[in-house]
Amino acid sequence: MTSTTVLRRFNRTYTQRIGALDESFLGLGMPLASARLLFEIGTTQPVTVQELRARLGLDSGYVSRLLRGLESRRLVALSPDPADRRRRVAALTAEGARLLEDLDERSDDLAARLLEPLSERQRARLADALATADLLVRAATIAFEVVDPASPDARLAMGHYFAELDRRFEGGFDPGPLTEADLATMRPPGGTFVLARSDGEVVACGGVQALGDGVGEVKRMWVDDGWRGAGLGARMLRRLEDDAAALGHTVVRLDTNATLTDAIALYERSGYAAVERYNDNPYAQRWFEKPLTAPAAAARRPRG
Amino acid sequence: MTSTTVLRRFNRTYTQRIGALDESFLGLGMPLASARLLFEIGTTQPVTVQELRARLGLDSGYVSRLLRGLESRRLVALSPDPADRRRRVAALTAEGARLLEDLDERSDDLAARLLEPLSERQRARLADALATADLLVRAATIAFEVVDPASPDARLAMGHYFAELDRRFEGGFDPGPLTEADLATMRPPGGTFVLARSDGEVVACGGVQALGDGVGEVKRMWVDDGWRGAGLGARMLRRLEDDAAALGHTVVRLDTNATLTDAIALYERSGYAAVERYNDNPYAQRWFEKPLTAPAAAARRPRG
DNA sequence: ACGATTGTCTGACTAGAGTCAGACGAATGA
DNA sequence: TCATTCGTCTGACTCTAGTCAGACAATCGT
Repeated sequence: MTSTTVLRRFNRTYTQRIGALDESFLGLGMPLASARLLFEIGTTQPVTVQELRARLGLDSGYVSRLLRGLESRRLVALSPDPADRRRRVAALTAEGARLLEDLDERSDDLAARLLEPLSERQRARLADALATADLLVRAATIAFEVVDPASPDARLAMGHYFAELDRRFEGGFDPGPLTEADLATMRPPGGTFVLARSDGEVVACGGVQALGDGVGEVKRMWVDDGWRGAGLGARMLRRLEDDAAALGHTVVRLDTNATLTDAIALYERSGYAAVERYNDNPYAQRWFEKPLTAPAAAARRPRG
Repeated sequence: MTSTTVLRRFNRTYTQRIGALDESFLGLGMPLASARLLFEIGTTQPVTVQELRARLGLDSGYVSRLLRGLESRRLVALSPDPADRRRRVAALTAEGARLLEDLDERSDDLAARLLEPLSERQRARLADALATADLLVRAATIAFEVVDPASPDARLAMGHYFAELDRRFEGGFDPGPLTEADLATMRPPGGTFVLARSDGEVVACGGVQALGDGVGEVKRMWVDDGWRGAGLGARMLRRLEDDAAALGHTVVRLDTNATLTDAIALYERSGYAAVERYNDNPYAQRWFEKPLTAPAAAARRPRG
C-alpha cells in the first residue's frame, strides 16, 4: 500500500470514529464556531479581534457577531485597545475560563472513553503511533518563506540560533552585536534569509550570503529542538541550496563547530565534502562545500 | 504524556491540517452530505435506501431528499426493489460512477500533495504510524453484541471459524451439520453467543455453553485474520468470561488443538491452566480451565 | 381480510456557518 | 486638515444539514 492510500484509509477511519472529539465542544449549548473562538481566545489571553479573524480565517462580520454572543453570555470581555482605539481586544471572564476548563475536561473524558477498550500496551502503542504521525503531519505542513533578515521574526530565529550555540559550545558563544552590515549580507542580490513556520511560529531558519566568484555560504541554520528528527534540517538546507542556485551561485560552502555532530552528519548525508579552512571564524573547526549542478533538481527528492 | 493527551494533541493537528481531505469532496459543486451519500452508494452498488440511512445515520426524509437531488442530476438511479416494492434501491449511473472516480482522484491528489514535502523515509514512517493508529482506533471502536447463534451473522461467523480450522489442521476439519440442538447449547439459560462487529462487519465471535455444575465452556472463538494483533481475542475471551459469570458459571473450560499456538498463548496469558481431557472432542489435544472469581472484575483490565 | 407495521416521501421547520455590501468612527499620511 | 485607510460593526442574505410530523402505499401477521 502506498502512503497516500494509507493516509486516505486512516482519514476515513478517523473522521468516522474520532471526528466526534471536536463535537465534544458541543453539548454545552454552544455552537462549534463559538466554542472554537472561545478556545482561541483562551490560548492567548488578551487578543485583538483582528488576530482572531486571521487565525480562524473568518469574516470580520461573523467574528463580530460571534463575539457579541459570547459577550452577552458574559464569557468574554471586550475592550478597546488603548494603543489604537479602532481595535478591540478580547479576554476571558472568570466564567469564560471556567467554561473552557469544563469543555476541556469533557474532551478529555471523551478521549479517555475512546481509549478505554484498549489494553495499557495497546494504548501506549497508539500514543506512540499518533505522536509520530503528529510530528510528521506537522512537518509536512510547514511553510517556508523568504523574509528580510532584519524583520522581527528573523531576529527572533537568529536569537534562538545564537542561544543554542551558546548552550552547546564548551566556552559558550558570543555573536557580538547584530550589525546592519551583517544582516545586509543575507539580502539580494547574492544573499537570502528563509524562515520555516508551523502555525505561525518560527521553527527553523537559515541564510545564504555571497562569498564572491559564484560561491555562496550557508549561514545561521537552526532548527527548533522540538522539531529534531522531522527532516526539517534537510529540507531547509535543500531550500537554501535551491535559493543559492537561483541567486547565481554554483557552489555553496559552510562552516561548523565540531561539537555539532548532528549538523555534520546532515551535511555529509546531503552531499557536502570536507574542504580546507576558507575563513577565520574562530568557532569553526570543520568546513564543507557542495557544487550546485542543475537548480538543485537532483537534490529535490532525497533518496530516503 | 498520557495517551489521552497525545490523542487530543493529534486531534488538533489533524483536524487543522488534514480535515480538509474530506472537503476535497467539495469543489465539484456538491454539498458534503450528497457526496458522502454518493460515495456510500458507490461502495456497495445496488443498495436499499434503508441501508444508506442506517449506514450514514441520517433521517429518512433527509436521505430521500438528497437522493432526489442526486437523481435529478442523473448521478444515481432509483428503482423499486422487486423483492419488496416498498423498498427502493439506489445504483450509480455511468455519469455518477465517473464523478465518483473524479472525486476519488482529487482526494488522492490532495493526499499526495500533503505528503509531498516529506522524504520517502518519512512517508514510510508516517504510513506505518497511521496504519498502526488505524488498526488500534478501529479496534477501540469495535462493538460487542449478544446474538442468537442461529442468526445469519452468527452462522457466518461460525462458518469463518470452521473454515479456518479446516485450513490450519493437518487433516482438515469437518464440523458436521450445524444442528439446532448444537446451536441451542449457546442460548440462555447457561449459554450465550457473542459477535464483534466493526462497521457492521463481523470480525470475531465466541460462544459459551453450560457443562453443568457451575462449569461453562468457551466454544467457537474466532478472530478475523485482518484483526490479529489488535487484542481482539483477549477482549472477546474476557467478554465471554464476564457473560459466563453472569450466567452463573464459576469456572470456564475450553479445549483446543495443539496447532493453534497463538490461541494457546492467549489462554495462558489470560490465566487459564492446563487440565486433563474433559471431553471426547477428537480434534482437541489441550484442555484448559479458569476459575471465575468475582464477576470477572479482576480480569477486566489486563496487565498490559 | 384487515389492522398493524414498514419503507419511503413530502411539507414545514430550525440552527449553524458563513458571505457581502455598506456604515461609522479612529488613525494616518501628505 | 482632510482624504484615505483601517478595524469593527450591522443588516440582509445564502447554503448546509438536519429534525419532526404526518401521508401513503406495500407487506406482514393473525
